[in-house]
Amino acid sequence: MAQQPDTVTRILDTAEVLFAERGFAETSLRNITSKAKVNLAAVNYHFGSKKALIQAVFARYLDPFTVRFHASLDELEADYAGRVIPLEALLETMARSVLEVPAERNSLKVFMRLLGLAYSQAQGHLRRYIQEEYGSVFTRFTELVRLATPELPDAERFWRLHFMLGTVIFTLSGLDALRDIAEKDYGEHVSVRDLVRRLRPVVVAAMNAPLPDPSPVRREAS
Amino acid sequence: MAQQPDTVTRILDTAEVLFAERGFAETSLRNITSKAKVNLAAVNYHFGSKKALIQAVFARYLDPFTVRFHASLDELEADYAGRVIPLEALLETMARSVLEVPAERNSLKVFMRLLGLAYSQAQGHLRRYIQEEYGSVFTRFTELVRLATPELPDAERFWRLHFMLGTVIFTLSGLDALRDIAEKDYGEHVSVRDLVRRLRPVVVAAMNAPLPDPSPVRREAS
DNA sequence: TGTCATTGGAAACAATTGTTTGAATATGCC
DNA sequence: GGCATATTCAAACAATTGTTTCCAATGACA
Repeated sequence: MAQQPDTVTRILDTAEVLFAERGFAETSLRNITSKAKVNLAAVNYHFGSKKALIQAVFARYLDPFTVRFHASLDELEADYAGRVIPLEALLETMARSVLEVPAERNSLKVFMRLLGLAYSQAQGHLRRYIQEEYGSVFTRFTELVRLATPELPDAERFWRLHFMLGTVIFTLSGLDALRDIAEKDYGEHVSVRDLVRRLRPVVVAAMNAPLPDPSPVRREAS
Repeated sequence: MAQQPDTVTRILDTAEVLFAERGFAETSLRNITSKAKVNLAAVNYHFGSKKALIQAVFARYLDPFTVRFHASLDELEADYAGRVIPLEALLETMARSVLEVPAERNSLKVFMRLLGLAYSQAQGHLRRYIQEEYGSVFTRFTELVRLATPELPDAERFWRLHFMLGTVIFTLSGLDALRDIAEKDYGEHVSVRDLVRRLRPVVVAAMNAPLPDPSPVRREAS
């Protein structure tokens, strides 16, 4: 019989699933500890508080992600040896990095749900934590995107990147619900890789869309 | 001195703001009633339960929205008199309907935040309620989109519509945070209308993106 | 004016929350 | 073995939650 993982791991494994399913506020420590078969006090003993547990759940995904993503960007920059990295390659690399990390634990869905929650749930401490802890890798990425899309005004690129962030997080974090509808309506089962395949041309087209009409000039300015 | 709106209205006005700011579970009835200056029991008296209050908050936005959106689609169909309505016109109409409704209460932000929460928060009852109560108008809209984009496979259109739903909800519901960043980085203040202007070409380009590569064939199928 | 249904309000309810305590147990090290 | 440290455990804690109860105030209608 396989040995049970230690208490800390059991808590994290259970917590991430419950958090992803129902959100942070809706998941009680008793929920977690009873399902993980550990004592209630174990959470506060090992993590200190519920907040700290939430951050630890994120760290277990984001730490390996940032390491890999940085490494992949290093490779990419080496490959292109100073030349501009095309947008498609950047997006491809990001997608690969996102897909790789949770593959070890077979829980991309959880990963994406957590990202979605980090944005939508109140939990101000979480956004701050993520920004401070993992902001640098995103800064690096957006700078590379800037070089790849020199014709885009800075503000326009900023917004389009966030548009696409919304697309991806929204879709993948609500995947279960959407998959149910899609399966009912079109019969076909949709895998995550399938979805990423469908996302690629959409994201590229969105980033390369023509510029919007200039904002209308105020009346008083003639 | 202007007469205070009645209890029911005060509760709804306060609840929608607090819900939008912090989510449903994180907003207690005491939070709402104290800020609205009504008695705690008033919520259960007038609405029956917290769940019912949440649904009532949504109904106050979605009821007028569906009415207007149906009406706008009626006009549009009349204008085109049986001919196919182009995608741009459909998107334009939808955007206009969304913008019109909360303009009365000057709270598009709240409307969008609520929509975002409806998707991301657990609250299974909410999704079910919205689907049952307001599903028909979306069915009508997607059917018109189908006619406007005959070259798209059904599944592909389904997914792209949800991609764009994600873009819009994610962007507009996280608007405050994003606006802060954008203003800090680019100095310019961004209005909602500005954002809609920027969204238009992106959404159109995304819907018209080339089809993805066909999904790779499984090994055993030669 | 008196009656009755509606609304407002203070208090209490039972349940659940995150956290802490202090003793019991296990573990590692000399 | 024996000590010290680390972990587990049951119990209790104080705070907060949604909901209910019971009574007072209100206002419409006869």
